[in-house]
Amino acid sequence: MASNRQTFENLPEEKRGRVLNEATREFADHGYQGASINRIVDRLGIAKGSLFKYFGSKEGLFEHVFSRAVADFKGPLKAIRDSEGDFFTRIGQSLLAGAAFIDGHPHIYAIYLKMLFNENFPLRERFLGEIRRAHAKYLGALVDDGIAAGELRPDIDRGMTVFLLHTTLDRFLQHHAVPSLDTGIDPAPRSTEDRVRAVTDFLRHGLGQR
Amino acid sequence: MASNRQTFENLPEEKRGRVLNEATREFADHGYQGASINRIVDRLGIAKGSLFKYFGSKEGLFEHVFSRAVADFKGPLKAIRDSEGDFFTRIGQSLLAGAAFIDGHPHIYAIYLKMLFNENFPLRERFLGEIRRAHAKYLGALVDDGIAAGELRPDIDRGMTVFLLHTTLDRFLQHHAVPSLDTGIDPAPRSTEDRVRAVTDFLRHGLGQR
DNA sequence: ACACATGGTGACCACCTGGTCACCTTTACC
DNA sequence: GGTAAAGGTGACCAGGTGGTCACCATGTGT
Repeated sequence: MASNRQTFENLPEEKRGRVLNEATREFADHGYQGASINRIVDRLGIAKGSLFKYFGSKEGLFEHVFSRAVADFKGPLKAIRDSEGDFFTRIGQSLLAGAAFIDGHPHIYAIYLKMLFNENFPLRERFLGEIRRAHAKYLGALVDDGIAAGELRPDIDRGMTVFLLHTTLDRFLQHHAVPSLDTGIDPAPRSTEDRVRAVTDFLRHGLGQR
Repeated sequence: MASNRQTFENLPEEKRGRVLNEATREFADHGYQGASINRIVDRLGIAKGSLFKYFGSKEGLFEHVFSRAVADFKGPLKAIRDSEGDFFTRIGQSLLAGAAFIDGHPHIYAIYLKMLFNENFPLRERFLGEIRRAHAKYLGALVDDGIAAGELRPDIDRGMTVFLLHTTLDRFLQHHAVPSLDTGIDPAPRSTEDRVRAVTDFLRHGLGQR
């Protein structure tokens, strides 16, 4: 059946939201393959035919859910890029903004992580490429500003610095979202703010002027 | 049906190896839910009943495959811990050993990454906990040696340092295994050795004595 | 020659999957 | 009231799933 997405757009906003939330949760909990259309419609209390009228297929549903999520991803970054503060302050703000996004959209971030390491998600390349480019552009701009302002060592390699920053921020967020990544050694679990401070201090030693 | 794992152990080694390889590949390619017993036995050219005689269930098969893999994980680490060289040299060796392990066992590492971010793998807590503890113990010992030898700043926090090291090494290996984590900016892709050098230099600035 | 154990087989089962579509209900307009 | 369009429905489908089990093949000991 051809999808008729207009039908979905015509729905009352409350119902649209419920449908998307329930679908997002299902994909987050079970991945793409494991997600069950039957469970979604059961929880929603609507007929299966309706979902297929809206989105045409399972893949169409996923595409709708995740492309909305990608748009949400990009929002908070822009605000920080335009904000004041030195390089390391803005990195700290980025960490906090990322953590806040995860806390506010845990299901979406869970889907993102599953997609990162699962080759058989549909549209994987398109979505990951989009996110990756946005992230790299964002960090590259921060690094350029930091160098221009003399806050970073002048001898650092821009590409490698972006890679290391990306590494550190991404893993910080993975840790925030999936605590089982804990080392299991640290006896005093820290607050998010404490961890942000430790990470930025570490980067300051590694990258900053002295 | 009760599993009869002895039957599997009695098999000629060549057949045992083929079965485990094919099963590992299937789990790596499709995750736990997506893996298909039918595909495995088709590729092996054996009857489905045989597999169930060996392992009793899909979960039993997975348990056998991955517990063998966990044992392999731990091997290379021990060799480095007992090796000579200063702290940062040993960290560099760890990175290379990890990269070599991934190159030699790409399917196993793929399963590990999927399990990290997928809650509905069976036995997830048990396996991840085991790996995590081994890793933390290993890094903790390296840090202790580094402090004792005066190679690390004396004011660093052991727990946080282990976390940061774990962060950096783990992400380095994720990048090695899944190149789509690339920032997409760096125009000159580096060799593994070059990246190891860049990472250890970075850590030296952040953690080392000056 | 017979018995017994061991490994191997594949048709079969109940269940679930994504997807279809002929039909019903509701709303809106004349 | 009549009509047409849009939204909503759920029994049904073909195909795949993990799992079962009665039966077969082979070898070994007596």
